[in-house]
Amino acid sequence: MENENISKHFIENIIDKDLAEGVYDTVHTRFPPEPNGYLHIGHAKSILLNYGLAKEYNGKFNMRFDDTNPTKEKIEFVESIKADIKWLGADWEDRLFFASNYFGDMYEAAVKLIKKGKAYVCDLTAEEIREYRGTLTEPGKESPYRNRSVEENLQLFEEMKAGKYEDGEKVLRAKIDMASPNMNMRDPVIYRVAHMSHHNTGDTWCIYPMYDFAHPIEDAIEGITHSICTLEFEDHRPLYDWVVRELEYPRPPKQIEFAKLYLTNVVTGKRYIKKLVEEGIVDGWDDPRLVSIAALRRRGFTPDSIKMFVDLCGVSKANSSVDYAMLEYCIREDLKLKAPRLMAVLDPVKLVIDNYPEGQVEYLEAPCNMENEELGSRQVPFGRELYIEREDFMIEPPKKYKRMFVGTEVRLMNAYFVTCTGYETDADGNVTVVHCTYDPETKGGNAPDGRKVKGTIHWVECSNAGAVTVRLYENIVDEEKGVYNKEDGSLNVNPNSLTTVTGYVEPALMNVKAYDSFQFVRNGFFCVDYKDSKEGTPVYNRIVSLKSSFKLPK
RNA sequence: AGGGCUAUCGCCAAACGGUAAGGCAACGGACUCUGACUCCGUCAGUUCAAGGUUCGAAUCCUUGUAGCCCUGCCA
Repeated sequence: MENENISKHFIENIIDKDLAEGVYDTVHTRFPPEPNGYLHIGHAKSILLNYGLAKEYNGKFNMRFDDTNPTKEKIEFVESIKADIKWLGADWEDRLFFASNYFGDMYEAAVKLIKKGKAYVCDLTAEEIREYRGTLTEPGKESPYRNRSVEENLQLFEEMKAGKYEDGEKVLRAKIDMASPNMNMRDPVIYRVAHMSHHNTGDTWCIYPMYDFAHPIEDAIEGITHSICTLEFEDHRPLYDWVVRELEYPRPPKQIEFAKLYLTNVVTGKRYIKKLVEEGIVDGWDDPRLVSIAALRRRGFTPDSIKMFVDLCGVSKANSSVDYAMLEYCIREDLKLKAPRLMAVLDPVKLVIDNYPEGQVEYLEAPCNMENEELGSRQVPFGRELYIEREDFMIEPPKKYKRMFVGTEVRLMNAYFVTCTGYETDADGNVTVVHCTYDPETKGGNAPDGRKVKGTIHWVECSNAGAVTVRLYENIVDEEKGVYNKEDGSLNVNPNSLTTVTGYVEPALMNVKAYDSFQFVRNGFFCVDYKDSKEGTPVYNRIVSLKSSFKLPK
């Protein structure tokens, strides 16, 4: 899986330098989600980056839930996040942590700051704090409570912890600089009162630390060396550094920021996904058109393909949007040799071989993947009546058309050469049946006299064909209108983003399990849907279509 | 008295003062029991712009321009 072509990114350069200069003698990373939702492909980048770095440098990777705000978090999300990360293959071994398990340490840390005169209890209301903070262009002014004595602060903070105050009545603030051009340094709130039950600590606490105070402590406690996060935290780094410095941690962790991953033609905004789900436009948060980890898994993407994708995207500090075609390339590349290549007809028209004995069915051996013998072979039934793809026959073929039209010979894949002799149409002129004759000498797909055919088409024998539901997907974003309609707040989705058809498949495609992946010859890669498939009646999701350099004229 | 970050091909992205990697996409051609795959070939006379320093600049300096982030008791 490792691709030597991929050059080092700036984070690796920083780590190399740190190691060379002895700033750290090991590498320890972490993935710290808040359990307030499901993971998507953007998180996959962060997970695989952190895990990959730890592996690369023989270091360690921690899993940590950043659960410092009980108002937003749920235990269900903890389980789904763990499952998604495991599926991706990032192994935290025995290092699964919860920020909430450090609440005691954080409380002690706050007391330490108070004793150093670096933190104070503030009675200002939320609105007042906002007013005192100033604006982007004007400095803030100091809180009237800023110069309380250490003793008073200690007592007040103790009382906050003891539950003496209502939510919002008092907060603990870091004493830094109300005139800083960086808003985060204008005496940020580091502890708030919230009388609320926490999913992990229950009612033990009624005060909870803020992210900016808690996160550096979590990292320091776990011995994290490189704390990797996204760009919007860049302005928080001075505060991160302030916290670890004032708390006097030896070898404090270092925060490094990188740009989030954006993908074209998909919905990435949490707000919009939520709306799509709530309005029933998509089938839940794992709808195969979305890019949550669960949706990608359900659609049939493999962990390897996602790993390849994030590797190919690279890591930088430039905001960018990666072409969805890159993800498609990765799954094609990954499944190319792994998935059996079997025959399925999604838009059928009947082909009758007039010189083939009526009622006869023979079984032909066909390799499952020409390029990978390890996948073995299977027996495919063949008979007088077959289904072929509607686009594989034309009454009036355009130039360079290599498939069936009257008078020409083509190969039925893995079977015989057939010569098209005629066709039938309905009252509207639509082709209903195509007729041909076969050459028994060409069994297996080769002519003893060495003659060649221009084209090869796939087929399914009618009497043994299985009918399956096949879902075809296109980009969910409406290319012309975009996703969001600013006029009335509605959401646009590409009306063709989901098409459901009934496909005829060879018997081997009927007895399959959820998550089995196949290449349907010329139709793309498909995966059995874990949710909607039932015993003996699979539902297939198209993961990705094949590239095509031949377009049928309209 | 605003601050921080970013800018290299249609899309990602290397290059760390020594003469613009690579991948995706696209386009030619060869091959083919999938019009796929594979293979060969093409694809930045110059790095947001303008000046400057230097033997030499995408890299350093100056001045602009554009985009993103920051005024939660969210993370």
